[in-house]
This record gives sequence, C-alpha cells and structure tokens, in this order.
Amino acid sequence: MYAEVLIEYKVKSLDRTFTYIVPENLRDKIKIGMKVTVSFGMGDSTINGFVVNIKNDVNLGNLKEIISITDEELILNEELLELGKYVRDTTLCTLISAYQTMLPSSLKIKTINSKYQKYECYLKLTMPVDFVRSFIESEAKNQNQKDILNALIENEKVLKSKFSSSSVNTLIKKGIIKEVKELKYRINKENVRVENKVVLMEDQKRCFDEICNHLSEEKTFLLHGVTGSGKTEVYMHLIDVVVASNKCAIMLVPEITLTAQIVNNFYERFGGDVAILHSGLSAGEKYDEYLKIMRGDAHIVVGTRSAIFAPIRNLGIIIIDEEHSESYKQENTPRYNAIDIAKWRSAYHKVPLVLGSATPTYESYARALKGVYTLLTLPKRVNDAKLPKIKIIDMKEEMKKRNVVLSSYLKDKIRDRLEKREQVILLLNRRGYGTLVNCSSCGYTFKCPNCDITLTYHKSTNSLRCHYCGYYTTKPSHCPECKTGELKDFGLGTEKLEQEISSIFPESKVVRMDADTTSKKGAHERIIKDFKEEKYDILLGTQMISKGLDFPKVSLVGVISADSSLNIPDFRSGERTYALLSQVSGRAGRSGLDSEVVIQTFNPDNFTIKMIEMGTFIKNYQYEMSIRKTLKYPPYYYLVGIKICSKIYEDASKEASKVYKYLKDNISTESIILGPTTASVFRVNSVYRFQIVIKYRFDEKLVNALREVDEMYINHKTVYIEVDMNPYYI
DNA sequence: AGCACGCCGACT
DNA sequence: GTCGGCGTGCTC
Repeated sequence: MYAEVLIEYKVKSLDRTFTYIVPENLRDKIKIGMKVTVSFGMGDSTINGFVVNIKNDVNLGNLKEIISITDEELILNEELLELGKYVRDTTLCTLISAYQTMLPSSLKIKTINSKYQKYECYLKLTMPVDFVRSFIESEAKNQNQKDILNALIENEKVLKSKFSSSSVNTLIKKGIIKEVKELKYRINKENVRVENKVVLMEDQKRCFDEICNHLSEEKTFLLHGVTGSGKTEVYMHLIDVVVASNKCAIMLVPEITLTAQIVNNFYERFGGDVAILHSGLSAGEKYDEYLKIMRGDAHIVVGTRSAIFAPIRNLGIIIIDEEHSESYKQENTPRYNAIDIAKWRSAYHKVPLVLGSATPTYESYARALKGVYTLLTLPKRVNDAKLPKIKIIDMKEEMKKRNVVLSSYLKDKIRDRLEKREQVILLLNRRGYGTLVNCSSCGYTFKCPNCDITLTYHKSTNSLRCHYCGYYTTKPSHCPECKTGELKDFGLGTEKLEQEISSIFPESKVVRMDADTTSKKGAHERIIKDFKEEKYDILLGTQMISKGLDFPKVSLVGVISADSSLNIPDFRSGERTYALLSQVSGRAGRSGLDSEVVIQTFNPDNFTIKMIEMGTFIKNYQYEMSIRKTLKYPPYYYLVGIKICSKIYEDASKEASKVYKYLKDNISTESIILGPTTASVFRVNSVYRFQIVIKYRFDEKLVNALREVDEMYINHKTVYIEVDMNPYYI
C-alpha cells in the first residue's frame, strides 16, 4: 500500500506529490485527506504532508515509509480536496497553501499533541432513581452526599468539580454513582434553542419565502436591504429552517470583533449549536470549534473569511452578510475571494447562497439586475424607523469662518444631542494625530526610510509612524535637517479630533475607536459595550465604527471629512465612498429617534456626495457603471493585477518590461495590458513595486501565460512576482 | 524549504 | 594544500 503525499512546503517547486510506503500498522487507519508525518530530503528532520491518494502498486523504487498519522480526526473530505484544486487554479497558488488555509492554523504547527484536547469529569448515577431516593432517606451520611444525589436526580449528569471530592469518592466506592470523562470544548455554550420570538415583517417574510422555495437549488440571492431593515432576522429564520431539516449553515461576517453583537444574537438563539471561527480565537479554541463542526456537534458556523472552508458535509445554506466588505478578499496568498468559494460550494451541495448588504458591490448588483442573481429588496427599516436626514456641509465656506475641524452646524447639532442625552458617532478615516509633520523653517518633511510614505504623528506616544510597514521613531524636538526649525503638524487624525472634541465639549464623555485603541484583545468589545451602555456620549473613530453596529440611542452621525475616501485614485472609490457614508449613516436612528447625518466635505458638488444626500444607491450605481463601461472596468471586464517586486530598482524596472512583453506576445489580442507603472505606493518595506494591470473578458490563453510568468521568477535571485486575480484594489 | 555536492578563490 | 564562499539540483 502506497500513499501520495503533498509536502507542507509552500514553494512552487514542491507543488507535486511524493509517494511513500504505508507501513503495516497504519494500513487500517490511513485515509485520503489525512495529515501524516514523513521524512523528506537528505536530513533526518520530519515534516507534515497531506495524503491525496492511496494506491496498491507503484513503479518507483527506493521509497520511504510514512512515520505516523499526525491527526486522526482532522481530515480534508473529498469536497475540500476538490475545492483546493479550484483555489489553486483560480488564484495561481500552490495546492498545499490552498489546503493549509482550509485548516485551523494550529494544525500548521509541525508538532501536534494532545494539548489541544481537553476533558472534563462528570458524575452520573449507576442506580435507578427510586433506589437513590431511599438511599438519601436511610443511608446518606451527610449533606454533601445528599446534595450530590439530589443534583443527579434533577440532572442526568453534574460536574464533578462542583462537589466535595471525598463525598464523591465515598459514593463511587458504594457503587451508586460513576465518573465519566467527556471531551470539553473551550467554548462551551449551553445547548438551548430559543423559539423564534420575532415575527417577520411583510418585506422580510417575502424575501424569506422566496429563498425557502429554493432550498435545494444552486442559486445566488442578493438581499439588498437598507440599514436597519432587519436582514439578520431573515438570516436567522432561514438558518432555523435549514437546521430543522438537519442540515448545516455557514454565515460569514466581515470581522467578528466588530460583529460580536451578531454572534451573541446567534448564541442566544441557537446556543451550543453554533461554532465560531475567526482570528481572535486561541489555537486551542480554533481547534475545538473545528472539531465541533467535523463531528456534527454544531450545525451553524459563524465566522470570518476562512470560515467559508468549514468542513461541513451536509450543507444547507450559505449566507454572506455585508457582502460588499473588502475583508472577504484575502490580500495575501492564496488571494481567494470567499464569495467565489461560496458559489463553488453552493453548486457542489446544490444549496442557496445569500449575499446581503445595504450597499452591494456594483459587480453583484449588476449580476442581480441581469438575472444571474435573484434580487430581493428590503426597502424599509423595521418598526417604521425613519432613515436619517442627510446634511452636506461645504467646508470651503467653513474655512473662511476659521472652522477647521467642526463646522458650526455640526457643533450645534452635537451640543443639541448632548443636551437631549442622546449619542453621537463621528467618523474620521485617518488615525494618528495629524497627517504629516514638517519643519516650519526649512520645510523638511518626515518620511519613512523604508516606504514612500510620510510619517504620521501619534501624540500619545510622541512618535512618528509609518502605517504601511510599522516603522516608528520618537519625534525629535527640532528639525533634524536644519537643527533649529520648530516642527509643526498638519492635517487631522482621530487622536487630534478626540482632543478637539474634549476641549469644545468639556462636559462630554468621548471614546475613540481605531487601530491604536483596539490593539489589545477584547478592546473592541469593551468600547462597543460601554458605548451601548451609555457610558460615553460620543464615539469617534475610523471606518471600523461603520459596520453593522446597533446603538439605539445614536441620533447623530458626523462625517468629519468625506474627502479622504473620495480622493483615493481607484476606480472603485465612488462605490466605496457611497458604501462607507451610507453604512455609517445607517448607525443613526435605528430605534426610531429623529436622526441626522452631517457630512463635511470640500467637494459638495461631487456626484457621489450628491447621491448620498438624495439617498439613492441606484443613481450612484448607474453613474459609476456608465464610467466603467467606457473605461472597461469591472463588471464589464475582469482584472488581473501583477506586481513585479525587487529591492533593486533597476531589476524591478527591467523585469517589469520583460513581463509586459511576454504577456503581450502570449495572451489574447482582445485583452488590454496596462503598464508597467509604479504601484500606488512605489516602495514598501524597501521593496520597489511595479504594476501591470490586465483587463479581459474571455481569454483562454491568460491563465497559462500568468502561470508561465510566475514560474519564470521562481528561482530569480532578486525579483519576485505577485499575481492577483480580480484584485479589490489597483 | 533545506540540504548536499561541487567548483572556485583565499589563507594558516 | 585545505577552508569556506555560494550556485545548482534534488528530495518519494
């Protein structure tokens, strides 16, 4: 018996199988999809690999034996083995890295042992209940024994640790109770399911019914519901139906820490039937949740991007909430998009995929209008809550009045809410104190030594930081160039905003939420919880405050500057700005309070800003689509982004031209090749990056050509290539 | 990826 | 003469 094994080195040159002999003692146990430990190469070190095939004869000599099975429980099933090939073919990664992303990271550790399994001791009765009752009456020596036995009459099993161990031992010796060890999951929710209290509103019911009619079809639904229209409730009803028919559900959310509310709702409703998968879990927790899913102990998986690979056998539905979120695209290898994986699995299992959003991507919306997806809409908020009023403020006018940070209008509104004891959210999409620091006498500007980026001043730590590579340095008191000049900071970041707000409204309680205040585990949740409990009046932060949060007392949302998002040079910036502003606006007035959104901008006449003011998603969509049609952008064309990177400028530049020429000669003449140009930030971490963008519709030669290009640079000393199929950012 | 082999220049 | 630099090639 022989096994073909894929070795866990994720290099292109090893992206093939190696054949090993299956030793006698493993022949009954070994299965395709299992992880095994083997020796590989000259040295005597061992490495893990996946068994991808088992066969009985082979025409190779001098084979090694498999040393052991690494884990008997965690195996990739046929579906996932097949799905891995799809990931490899569509993202041009190695098969091994596709498989690795499907398993929890704890399994990538070379040595796995039983520390990932935890057990807990329970007590159970060995005698019938009437016997135990009479034992309590006649023989029980003390209150401890009576307590244990009474607890066991009430419950089938009780935790051993809750009771006096000597009394437990006495009862065990007498043969009345026994000890049982059960596997304990680190996240252990009680297995209660609460009946659905909420009745769906008419619109919700219509969407729910439509999806229910197609529960055993491969079909994609786009659930387009305004913020606060109750999409989550529709999801829960759907999952209820699916689980009732003994099938499983996957629900993806953008970032679990921001969506703790959703997870809690799921726990309350479905109890221990929910497994969660996200990066905030410890290795052990992740391992346990994964086992829960594999064993069928949990039917509902709620998680972030990689949860789309959850090893569910009888899948009944896939739901992707906030489908426009960029977090569904992985920005490093394998550069997969969870939505594509969801479609593949939806087809494999013949089950529906539901994409939900208040601001779907224009690719998705176009497909829905074309009938590729089924469009379902929730046009109204639940309980007749009104959408907030939108007010656009021209900051050019305000600058004349020397209002740099807050317009007088927004200031008045904040004061008004503070008096009414209602809450305020302020969005500023830039962290740190200011945007840049320079010398007031010689004009010297601080730049990152590794990247083409100006450093951002962080006052709390008195440091200058690069938001790209993480470089930081203490801010000197005088200019390092002319030695005399005073250093001044310009621009506005969340840190400075927090300070400004506190000085304008000294009586208010302000909390800031951005990457700097949420780096510690659990910090997100605490800020959100405290704000919800009204320990603060004002929440300010970067875009992480815009997603899916439900604060009933918020009646004012202020966008300090809409321009930072608008001015990003990307064909999707109009779409993204609309989505961001509309999402953050949606935080206001969710419980029916009269609410308002104030948007400050230097471009009040910008089309997207106008559309936000009118609240029309569709008009902005149509406008952007007309641009994309003429400029040949998605969804009219597909994109490929190729980066040619090197620490040596000349090498990167020279090879970029070579890649361009190769592609020009080897792909369809219908496809458009742009570049090579310098990437938007040319140098990151001392690496120069050139970029080539391909726009194509149908190109049979493309994937092969890209593979060739990729292979040309496998062994290159100084240059490496990154290929991104359907990138989110270009 | 990691290791061995091998072919060259530098050095006790 | 031998030590060690790294370029090349292979791993079941």
